[in-house]
Amino acid sequence: MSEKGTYYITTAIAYASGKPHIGNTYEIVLADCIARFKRQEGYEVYFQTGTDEHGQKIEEKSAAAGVTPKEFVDNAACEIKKIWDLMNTSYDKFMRTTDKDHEEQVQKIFRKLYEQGDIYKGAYEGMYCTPCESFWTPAQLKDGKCPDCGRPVSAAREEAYFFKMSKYADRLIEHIETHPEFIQPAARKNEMMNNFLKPGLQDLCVSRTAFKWGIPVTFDEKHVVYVWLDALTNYITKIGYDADGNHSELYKKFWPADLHLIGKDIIRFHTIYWPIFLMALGEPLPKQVFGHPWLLVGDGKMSKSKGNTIYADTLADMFGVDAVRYFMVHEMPFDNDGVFTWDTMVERFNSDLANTLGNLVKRTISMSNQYFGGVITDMGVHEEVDDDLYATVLGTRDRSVSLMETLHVADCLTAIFNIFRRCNKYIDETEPWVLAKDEAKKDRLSTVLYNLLDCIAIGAALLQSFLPDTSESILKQLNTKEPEFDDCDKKGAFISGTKVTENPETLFERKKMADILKKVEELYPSDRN
RNA sequence: CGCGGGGUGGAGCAGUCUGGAAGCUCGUCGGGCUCAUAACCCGAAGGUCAUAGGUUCAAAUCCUAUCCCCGCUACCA
Repeated sequence: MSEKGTYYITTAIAYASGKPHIGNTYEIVLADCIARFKRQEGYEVYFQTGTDEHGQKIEEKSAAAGVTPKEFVDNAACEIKKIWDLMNTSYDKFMRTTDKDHEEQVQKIFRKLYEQGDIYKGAYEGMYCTPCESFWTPAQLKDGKCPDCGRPVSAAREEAYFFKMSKYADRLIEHIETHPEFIQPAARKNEMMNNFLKPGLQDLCVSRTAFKWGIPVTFDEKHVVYVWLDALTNYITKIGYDADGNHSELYKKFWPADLHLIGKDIIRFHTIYWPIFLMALGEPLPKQVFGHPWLLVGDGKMSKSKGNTIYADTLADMFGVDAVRYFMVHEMPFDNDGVFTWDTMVERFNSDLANTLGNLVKRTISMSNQYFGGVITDMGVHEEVDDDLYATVLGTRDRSVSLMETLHVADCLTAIFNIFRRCNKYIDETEPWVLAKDEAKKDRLSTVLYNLLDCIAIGAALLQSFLPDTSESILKQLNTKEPEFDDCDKKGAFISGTKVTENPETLFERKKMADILKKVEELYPSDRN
């Protein structure tokens, strides 16, 4: 175990019904930034993601596609994994709810909870739409009719197993109140308390008979385990939880999870049902659940029918993987939805990546070559302006740690970019091209360039979690190994006397808005963003 | 009276808890510089801090009322 300890982070598992759009992809990228950051800080990280592959919708979709459900989800899982890999996400485990070991544990968990009396057999009652084969709650109905097809519904009941939620509600209320960090953002805590916990929890339906594509209940074969008991348990089954108590070393090491990163739409399931399941199993609760906001497109949620679905691979083709990662993280405030438009994508790309960062690296390396043949030494000719530069740069590491601690990932990225902004300003303040004309100022010039390379090296190191390829490329051009995280608040990341590359590359080539819009018009003919 | 969040220069946001000269990024305009990717740096214009009252020496910040937006309100990954 590392001296910092362990850090177990998960994303929600993606529903294996099709190709994930940028909104879905945002979550894995955000999780990846956090996971990489924690590793860099020195934690031993375990990062799990995966796919949720059961349920009626998949049964229907696969039938419509003329394939078996298994063939269908194999294909979908593959597609999802491909996007996760394209985005350069560093997960340790990609789990699937159709994995044998998971299915077996879910069955054991179901039986255990049944035997100890937390699950009982009852009837699911609701308004049923026969053509849609769907149950609706009274609140979901539109004018008393099916919200999907608008046809009339009728009261119906179906045999089902239920989980006795109320039994653990008081303990959960107590936990939430004594652990203010448990639900993030904090405003969500009130929603859970006021809407669900305080009025009294209803029991949760945990089995279905209306469809077959699920994990069978071992002692009552016409039932399959219904979504949440199947999906949520992935966080423990896949690291080796065993309902009989023979847990794996991995489980003992990493459970309870430090962070479940999920979308704000499924907070309830993660902050109420999941903790209660765990209480029933006698296992500790995850330390934190963060319901992140959504990345929207234009001024509405993405949907196939609107024709505004945007996929990460499309963007990566046009802008590169790191630029897409940058945009996703940067445009998402802590608890407000972010919006994707082609305009802002290009703006961020040009302004932040090409101008502020890419141009800084290139101009600094170019001057190093022009004035010193690429070999830059710290001659120690110090001036006051250097102090202000370093004050900004060296303070960034601690600031980034505290921002990441509270999951303010976008703010952290902004703080790191302030390093590069400050460096650009430093160049104007010191005017290296003026120093270069005066032989007597040569040592000062060398010191100035050293300071710049040093600060860029630190900035690149801190950027590693967010833009891994860019970070690596910068350090390679500086011919410098990545400084230790612990050293990112000190001078000396760039070793004095190192020779930088002779041919600095353009990290991000500026994009012309007109070119991008032309491509967009080809990809989305009728769409305007 | 269901609960909660929010309304700050053209855009997106910070600042509100712990009152004390209205800030950041982008855009616009002007200037500077020339190492660099029409880049970089500086400056300017632009805000009745939703509205109306109140507390205070002092309010974006505290109190009251009103208007508007947005979440959540039970089985949807």
